[in-house]
Amino acid sequence: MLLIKNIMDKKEKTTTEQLILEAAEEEFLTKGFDGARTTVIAERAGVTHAMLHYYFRTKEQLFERIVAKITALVAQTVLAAMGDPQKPIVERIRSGVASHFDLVAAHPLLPRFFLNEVVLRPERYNLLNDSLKERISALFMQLQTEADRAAGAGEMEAVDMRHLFLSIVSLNVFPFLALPFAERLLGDLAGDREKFLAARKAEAIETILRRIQKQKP
Amino acid sequence: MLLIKNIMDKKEKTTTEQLILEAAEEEFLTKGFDGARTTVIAERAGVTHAMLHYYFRTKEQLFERIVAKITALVAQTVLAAMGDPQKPIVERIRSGVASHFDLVAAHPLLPRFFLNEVVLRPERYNLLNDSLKERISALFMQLQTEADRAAGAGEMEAVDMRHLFLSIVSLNVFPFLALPFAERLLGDLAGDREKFLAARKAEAIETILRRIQKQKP
DNA sequence: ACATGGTTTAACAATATTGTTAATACAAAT
DNA sequence: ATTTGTATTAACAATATTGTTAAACCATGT
Repeated sequence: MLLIKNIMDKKEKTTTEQLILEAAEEEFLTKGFDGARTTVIAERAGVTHAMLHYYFRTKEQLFERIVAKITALVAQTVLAAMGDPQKPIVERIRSGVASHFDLVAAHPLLPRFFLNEVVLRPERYNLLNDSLKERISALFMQLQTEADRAAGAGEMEAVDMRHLFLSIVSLNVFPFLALPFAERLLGDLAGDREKFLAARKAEAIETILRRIQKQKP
Repeated sequence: MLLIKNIMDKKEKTTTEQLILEAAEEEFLTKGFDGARTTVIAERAGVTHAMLHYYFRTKEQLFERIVAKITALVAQTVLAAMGDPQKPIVERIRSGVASHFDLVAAHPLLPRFFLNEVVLRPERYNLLNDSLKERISALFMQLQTEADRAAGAGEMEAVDMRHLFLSIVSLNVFPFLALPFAERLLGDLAGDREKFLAARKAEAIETILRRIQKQKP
């Protein structure tokens, strides 16, 4: 019976195919496409490297499976940076910075992978079709309108939301890219990882809030 | 006569060795160590790939020549971000942000290369010896003291200079990492590259200055 | 002219890396 | 029990990539 077989598959597949995918994610995430070796991935998965080709045919196809997963996660963090649409704009920005930071902190290897493997191969991974571009554009327009209204009402300073967005992502993402370096450069700063991350999060929030704060003069 | 020969060398060496170095810089900078191919480098330089090995023995040795150059440039931008020690602290920070941005803008490929090839290979490129670490630490301590004094005098808000420094670098560097992506995501924002860069520079300066601005209430 | 020494070439060697295939094991269905 | 199809293995193939070498080249100094 087919149903039974499928159920079996779903239970059993926790083995080879999954093992390869997990090993591949680890390897690709840390070493990139060029640096990763299919033989190493197979070793880490504890299977012969012929298995890898049996399940995924080529290195590229295996890689694309990983790219798809990572891309979905990145999209999540981007959306997070836009904040909760329910709240008023200033609070929306504050919550956006905070939750975006948390998401990046939960996946610190993502940024580098995404930058190297997706951003720099626009021809291969063109995940920005026109309809998506339009939706994003509309989203920014909506944000901008709301911000302009709030600025008119004296609730915040007038800002270009696209630049603000880029600043948020910069402040939240770059420290994770630089972390291995910063930890050696500023030993005590990063001495306690927990403390350092909490401080960075607070710093990003404070910096962005001050950026949109209405000037008193 | 040896002197004459050396002079000749310096004139002639604009050929093969230099050609290889230039091609290697281009390849390593855009593709990284793993992605670069010595054969391609040789082709680009217009020499046989045996020449590459003749002058640099191995791919690694050639690579290290490039790393040395890039590292020096990165050190420059880091120093630039510290601003002109002559000026008062607030102006020092403003000029630091500006000149750091300009340096990064002049070498937009550096950040990714440095992150991938140097930051992530601490064992191979340990360019942070203890004496350098101490000097940097002292530099930050000095900056902090000056900032604390200015804060006490009501000239600026009290801040952790190391965090401020990291924010400056984040705001200035990340946009260049994300540029290829941002250009497709926010077409009109990056429509005119010149305008976009000018706006980013102004945005970074404004953001940092507001961060250190004394609150009125 | 000749010797010297750095430069260049072309062909080769060695290895790494990806991908293929034929034979086999194994589990499920009929 | 036989068939069927997937999973697995081991050995091989093909190519890419780095690195080596012997011989030729060429400018310079003697």
